Amino acid sequence: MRVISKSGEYGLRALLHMASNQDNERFFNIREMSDELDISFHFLTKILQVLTQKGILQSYRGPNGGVGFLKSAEEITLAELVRALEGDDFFDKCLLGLPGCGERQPCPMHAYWMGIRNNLKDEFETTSLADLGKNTRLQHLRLIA
Amino acid sequence: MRVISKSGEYGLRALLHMASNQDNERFFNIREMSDELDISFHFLTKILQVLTQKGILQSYRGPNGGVGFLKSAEEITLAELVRALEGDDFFDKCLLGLPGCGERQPCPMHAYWMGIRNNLKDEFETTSLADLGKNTRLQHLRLIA
DNA sequence: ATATTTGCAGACAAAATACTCTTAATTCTT
DNA sequence: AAGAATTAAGAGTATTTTGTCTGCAAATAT
Ligand code: SF4
Ligand code: SF4
Repeated sequence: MRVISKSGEYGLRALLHMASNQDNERFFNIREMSDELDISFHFLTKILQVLTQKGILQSYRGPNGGVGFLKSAEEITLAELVRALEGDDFFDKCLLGLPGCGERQPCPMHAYWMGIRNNLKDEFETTSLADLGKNTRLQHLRLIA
Repeated sequence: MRVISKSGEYGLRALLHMASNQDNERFFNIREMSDELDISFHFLTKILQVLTQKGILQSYRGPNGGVGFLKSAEEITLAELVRALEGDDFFDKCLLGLPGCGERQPCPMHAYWMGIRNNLKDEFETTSLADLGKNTRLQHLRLIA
């Protein structure tokens, strides 16, 4: 079950790492994060670039540069992150993956899927990045072999 | 959002089609289904082969051959179909896609994901193929351009 | 028996996704 | 001003998923 693509996963892990280690205003060095989280540096860089372009992060080049939040983790919803990482239509697409259909001519699964989808959407909309971090004391975002 | 892979989607659409058109014991011709549902014949064939191998369908070769159910649509759960189509570990994997972690060293999202996952699993376990068909009168499994 | 219809199996091709590398632009340090 | 550190951008490669093709095996019909 790949609700979230690999790159989306990496993005979320990085953001969660940042939210968990937020010792004030500092920028997070991407190289350090990629080492820490065992993600390819260049790949992570590209993913975070997108988040910067979408206005979720800000970036700074040069020595001690890095990426940082623009809003506080409390103000960032999981839904907006997922939309940024996976595409704006994330919650609009059929969960089955079928394009272009809806209420007008629903397939036998439609009512069923809509229920599941709306639940998921509601949960994502009402969950902040900060909320996610509260669920555990461990900041275990690395892979566990 | 690709909860279910393309091939899984094709498999489900075919099964739903079969469940909806079950005029007694007959076998469904794969070519007819692939035409009807706009799925590549060979690809669909391969997907249904797997379902046959996993004991969800039975097949018959030769003239008027095809594939058919072994159990009634009421007895087939969505969960077992998804497990057959997407892999037995479908409900065990991290929704995020991370391998090999669990309660022992949960990441900040763990509790959150487990809740969503268990809900989904429960729904899938208690929903039969027949239930899915009941959700609408239209048997609209084709793409809607 | 032989030919026809069907599913089975595996090799092959194309497309999407994931990952790597090289170069440029920006900021800091001295 | 020069050089080092760091992200940005985009080309290039690898892997996975999706889809196609070709021939074989089983069942039927004549
Ligand atoms: S009608 Fe069926 S295929 Fe279309 S959006 Fe609804 S669930 Fe998806
Ligand atoms: S700890 Fe995090 S990464 Fe691991 S299974 Fe739970 S949610 Fe997934």
